[in-house]
Amino acid sequence: MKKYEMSDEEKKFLAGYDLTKYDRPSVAADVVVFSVMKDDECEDARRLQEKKLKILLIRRGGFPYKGSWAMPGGFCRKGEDVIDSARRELCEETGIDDAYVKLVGVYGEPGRDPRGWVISSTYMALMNARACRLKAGDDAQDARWFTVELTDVSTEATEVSGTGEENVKNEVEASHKVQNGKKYRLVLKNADSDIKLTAVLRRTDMSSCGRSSDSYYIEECEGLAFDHARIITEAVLGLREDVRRDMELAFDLLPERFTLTELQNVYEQIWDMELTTPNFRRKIAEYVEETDAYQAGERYRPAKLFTRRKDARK
Amino acid sequence: MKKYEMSDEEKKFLAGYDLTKYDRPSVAADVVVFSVMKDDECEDARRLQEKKLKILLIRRGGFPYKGSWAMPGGFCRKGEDVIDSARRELCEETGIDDAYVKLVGVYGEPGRDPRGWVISSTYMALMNARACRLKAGDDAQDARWFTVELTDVSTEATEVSGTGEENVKNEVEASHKVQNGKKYRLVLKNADSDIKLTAVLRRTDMSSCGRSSDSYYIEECEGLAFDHARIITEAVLGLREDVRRDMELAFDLLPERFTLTELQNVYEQIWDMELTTPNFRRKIAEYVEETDAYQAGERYRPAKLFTRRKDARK
DNA sequence: GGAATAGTGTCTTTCAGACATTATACC
DNA sequence: GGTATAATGTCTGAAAGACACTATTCC
Repeated sequence: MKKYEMSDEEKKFLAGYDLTKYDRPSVAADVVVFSVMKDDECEDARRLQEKKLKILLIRRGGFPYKGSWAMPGGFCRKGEDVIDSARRELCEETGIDDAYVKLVGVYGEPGRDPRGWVISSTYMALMNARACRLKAGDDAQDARWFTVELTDVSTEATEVSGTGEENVKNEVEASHKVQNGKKYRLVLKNADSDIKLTAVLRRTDMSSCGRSSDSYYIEECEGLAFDHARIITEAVLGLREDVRRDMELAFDLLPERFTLTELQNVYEQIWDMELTTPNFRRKIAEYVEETDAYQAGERYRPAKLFTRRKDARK
Repeated sequence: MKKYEMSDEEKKFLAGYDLTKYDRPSVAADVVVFSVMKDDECEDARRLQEKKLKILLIRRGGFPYKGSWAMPGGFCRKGEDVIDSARRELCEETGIDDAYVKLVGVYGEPGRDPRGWVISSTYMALMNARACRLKAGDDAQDARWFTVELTDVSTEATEVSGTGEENVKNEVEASHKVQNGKKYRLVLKNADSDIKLTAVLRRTDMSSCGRSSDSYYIEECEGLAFDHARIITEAVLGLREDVRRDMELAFDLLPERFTLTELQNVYEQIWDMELTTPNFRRKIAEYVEETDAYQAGERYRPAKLFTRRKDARK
C-alpha cells in the first residue's frame, strides 16, 4: 500500500495516541480446509471408488473443548494481515502454501470462546489432496480428514408426540419453518476411526435485527469445538455458491492433470447431486484442454487426461 | 448460542488463563452504505431524473487523515458481535436499524492505519434513501452522499512516451495486464459541493502467495482516508455480484412501493449498463406484485406502483 | 396531433436437460 | 461376446436478447 504522508502536527498527535487503552479482542484466523479424496481403507476391487469432499479437523489436546474437533487456526500476529495468518496456519498443518484461500465470515458473538473475547476471521481453502502432507501426529496433534454431509432437513416432519396440544405446537412450528427458515443437518465422518460428528443448524430469524446474509445458529452439536459447526456449515454453503458462480474453483481441488470423470465427480460432491455426463462435458469444455496422456491403472477403457485451460474465455 | 458445559478441571484452567498477555489488535467495524437517490439540486423540468447509486462518506474532523473522506465506522465494543457494531454505527449515522447488512471483507494489512494495529471488518448496507435521516452536521460531522463510478480501465492504452525504450516497457506492462489483471478507476462525486474523490486500483498479482478471491491495491488516491478506496471498490464489485445472484436485494434500496421503471433503474445503476425494458419486466415479474395505486406528480402517463412479492418462488 | 413515458407481443438465438448411441478397454 | 467405463450426437423446451408495437397522459 502507498505510504501516507503526515504533517508534523499529525505526527505529534499520533505520538501521543494510544490505541491500547481501549478494550481489544484477540483475533484468530481459522481455516475450513476442503479437499476431495478417497476413503483409503476401502480399496476394494469391485468398482471405481468415488472421491469424497472432505474437511480437515484437529483434535484439541488442551482446554477449552479438550478432545473435541476443531478447524486448524490460531491467533493473528502483529505485522501480519489476517489472511496471511490463515495461510500460515494452513501451511503449518498441510505443507501447502499456494492454496486458494477466501474469506467465509467473521465470528465474534459474545461467549463463543470461553477464554474471553475472541473474534474469528474464518477462511476456506481448497487444495489438492495429493500435494498435502499432514503434520506428523504427535500427542497434541491428531489431524484427520472428515467427509462432509450437509443436508437440508427444513421440510422433514417434526416428530409426532402423544398429546393433541403438542401436535398443535408442532404445526405452528412447521408453518413458522416454511416462512422463516432452513434447517440443516451436518454430519462429519472419519472412516478410519469411526468418529462421527453431528450438528443441527437453523437459520436465524432475520426479521428482528435487520436483514443480513444467511447466518445459522447451533441447535445441537456433538464433538465439534466452539461454534465451528456453524462456521463449517456456512463454509460448505458458501463453497456451493462460489463454485456455481465460478466453475474454475474446482480445479484447485484436483492435481494438474485429471480425467473428466474425476472433474465431474468433484462438482457432484460439492453440490451433492448427480450431473448428466454429456451436458456436463459440453459445459466444461471451454475450461479444459486435452493432453496426450491417458489415465493408467484402471480396469476398463482408460480415460484421457485433461488440464485446466489457462486462457478460458469468460 | 448454546452454552458450553465445563468440567471443574477446565474451569480451573480458564481461571488462570489470560488472553490479554498476547498482542491484540483493535477491531473496527466499517460500513459501505449504499442507496439510490436523485441529485436534489438539478431538479430541472426537462425529463425524469434518474436516481443514482450513491455511498455515504464522512469527512474526518481529526487525525489521522483529517479532512479526508471515510466510511462510517468505529471500534467494536466488548460484548457486541462485529456485525452488530456495524449496525450500531450505521444507525447512529442514518437512523436506520433494519437495513440489509452483509460482510464485504476483513482488512488488516500492516500499516493501513497510522495509529497502530487496526483490523477493519467491513460490511455493506443497503437502504432506502427516503427513510434515512443523516445525523445533524456539526463541526466534527460532515456526512454526504457521493455518486459511485467504478469503471474497468484494464484495456485502456498506456500513455505513449517519447523514447523507444519506454515504449517497450509499456508493451511489457500491457501484456502483463492482459494476463494478470484488472485495473479500475473509482470516482466519487458530491454534486452539492463539487467534491470529487478519485482512485486507481489494480488487482494484486495472485501468483506469488497463493490464489485468493479478488483483492485490489491502491495505485493512486485523492481525498479518501486509509485504504477505503480499496474497500469501497471491493464493496461495489461485491454488490454487483450479489445482486446478480439474488435480484431481490435491489428492493432494499427502494421504498415499499415503486414503479417498474424505478426498479429497472436500480439494476442499471448497480450494473452500470442499460437493460431492455420488455426483457427486464419479464424477468422481474415473479418477484413483484401490483398494487392499485399509481405514481403521482409526474408529467406524462402515470406508472403503476408495485410492491415486493413476499412468496417469490426461487 | 405531438411529445414523452408506460407497457405488451413476438421472433430468434442460445443454452440447459434428457436420453440414445457409439467406442474402447479387459476378461 | 460380456461388462464396465469413456465419449459423442441429437432432440426438446425454457430462458435471454432484440425490437417492433400499442397505450395513456399532458400540452
